[in-house]
Amino acid sequence: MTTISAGPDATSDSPGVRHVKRPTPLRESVYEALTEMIIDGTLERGRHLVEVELAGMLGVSRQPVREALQRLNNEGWVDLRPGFGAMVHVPAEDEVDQLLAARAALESESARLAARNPDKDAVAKLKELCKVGAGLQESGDIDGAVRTNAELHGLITEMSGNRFLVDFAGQVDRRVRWYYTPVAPVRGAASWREHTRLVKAISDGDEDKAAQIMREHTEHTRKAYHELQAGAAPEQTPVVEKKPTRRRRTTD
Amino acid sequence: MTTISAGPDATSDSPGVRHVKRPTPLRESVYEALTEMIIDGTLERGRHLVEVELAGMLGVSRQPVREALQRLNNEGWVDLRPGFGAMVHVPAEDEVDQLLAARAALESESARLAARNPDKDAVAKLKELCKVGAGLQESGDIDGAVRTNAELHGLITEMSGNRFLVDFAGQVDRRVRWYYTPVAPVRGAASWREHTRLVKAISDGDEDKAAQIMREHTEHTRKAYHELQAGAAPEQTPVVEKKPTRRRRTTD
DNA sequence: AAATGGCACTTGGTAGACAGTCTACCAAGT
DNA sequence: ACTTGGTAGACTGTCTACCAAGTGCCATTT
Repeated sequence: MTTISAGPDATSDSPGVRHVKRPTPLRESVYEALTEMIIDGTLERGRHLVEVELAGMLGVSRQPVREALQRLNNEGWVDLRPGFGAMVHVPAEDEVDQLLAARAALESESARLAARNPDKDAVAKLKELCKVGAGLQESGDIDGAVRTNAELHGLITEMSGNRFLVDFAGQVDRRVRWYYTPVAPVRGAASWREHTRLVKAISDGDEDKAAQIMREHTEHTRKAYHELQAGAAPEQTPVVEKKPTRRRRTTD
Repeated sequence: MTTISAGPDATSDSPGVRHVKRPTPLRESVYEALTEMIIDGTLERGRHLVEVELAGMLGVSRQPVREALQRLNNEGWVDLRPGFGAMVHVPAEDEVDQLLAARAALESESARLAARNPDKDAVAKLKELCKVGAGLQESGDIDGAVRTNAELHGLITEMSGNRFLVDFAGQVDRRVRWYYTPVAPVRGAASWREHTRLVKAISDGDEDKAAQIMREHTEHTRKAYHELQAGAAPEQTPVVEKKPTRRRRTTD
C-alpha cells in the first residue's frame, strides 16, 4: 500500500489472527480515487487540478486532498507547481523507456528469487492466472487481460519475498499500466506465451532462465510500445491544451 | 528529492538560465530535519512521534509536520498507526537483507547502463571519489568515508540516465546508510578496492563486468553485515523492550 | 507589437475546534 | 489471580476560517 513500510496488512501474523478492518483515512481513499481517475482518463494528462475543486467533487475538505496530492506528486502521477497547483503528469517520450528499464531490473530479480523458492500454492496460482489471462486476451477483454497481467506480475514479485521489490515494482507497474493499456491489444498473445514459459522456469526452480525470460519479456514490451508509437503518432499530438477557462473579470 | 517525479532541481535547462532559489516548502525542511534526526539517532527507533511536539520542536504548525510524517511513512522511515500516531520504524532482522537485495538489482543495472554510456567527466569524478574515499577510510574518518561512498554510488546511478533507478536507489541507499554506518569500519578497505575495479569496468565500457562487480560488491556488504551482527549480538538484543513497566497493583 | 500594471485565483501555512479512537489505569466482580 | 467494565487523558483525523505570498492572465498603455 504505502511505498516501503511494512504495511500492516502485509504482515502475516501468527495464523488465525484476523485484524478487523480499520477505518481507512480519507486521504487514502482520495489517493485511490485520484489515481483511478488518472489511469482511466477522467483526469486528462496536463489537466490543472485545483484543491477545492477536487474537494468539492469528492465531498471532503481541502486537507485530505492536499495530502493525497502530495503523495501523488511524490510518486510521479502529478506535478506540483508551488503557488499554482497540481497538473496531471504528462509523460516525456523517454519516460516509458526508463520505466521499463527499471521494471526489467526489478522484476527479473524478483523472478530469480521466486524461482529460488517456488512455493507450491503460488505456482499453482500462477498457472491459473496464465490460463485465465490468455483466455481473456483471446476473447478480446483487453481491460481484464491487462488487469490479470498486473496480477501475475504482482504475484511473482511477492514470491520474491522482498518487501522492497514488491513496493518498487508495484509503483512501476501501475505507471506502466497507465501508459501501456492502449498497447495491450497488439502485444497480447505473444505476451501470454512468454508468461507461460516464465512460470515454467519458476516452477522448475531455474533461476537464471526465469530472470532472463522476464528481462526479455519486458524488452519485448518496450519494443512493442515503440512500434505502436511510431506507427500511430507521426504527427505531434498536443495533449496539453486545457486552458483553465478563466472567468471574465467584468461580467458575472 | 521526491520519489519518482522529475525533480524540478534535477532539470538542467538551457545553459545560462539560473533559477533563483525558491523558498523551500516547510514540509520539505521538516522532512529533511526528521530523516536527519532519525539517522543520527536523536529520534530513537520505536519512539512515538507526536505531531504537536515535533511542531513545537521545529517551530511550525501541525500541518507541515503531518505532511512530512506521511512522506516518511511512505518511504518506510516511520510507521503510521491510524488514530495513534507515528513511531520511528524498527527494522526487522531480515530487512537489511531485503534492502541489500533490492540494492543489488537496482545498482547493478545502473552500473551496466553507466558502462554503456561512460561519460568522460563523470568517470573522472568517479576516480576522484575513489581516491578521496580510500584516503578518508585509511585516516579513520568513517563518517566521511560513508558519505563519500554514498556520493559514489549516487553518481553511478545518475550515470545510468534513468530517473527511476536514481530515485529508487537513492531511497534504498539512504536506508542502508541508516543501518549500515556501524558496519563501515570493518568493511571499509576492501570496499574501496572493489570500487576502483568497478570504476575501471565502467570506464572501459564493459557492461557485464560492471554489473557483476556491483552485484558482488553489494553481496560482500551483506556478508559483512551478517558477520558483524553474529559476532556482536549473540544474545538477543531486544531493541524494543519498552515494556510499559507495569506498576505493581498493591504496593506503590 | 511589446511592455506594464493590476487583478483574480491558488497554494502554503496558521489557528482553533471537535469527534473518534487508542492507551493506560483503576475498580469491582468471578 | 484473572477477567470485565468503566473512566480519563492523549492524540490523531478532519473541518473550518483566515491570511500572506506567488502565479498567470488580461487589458491597457506605450
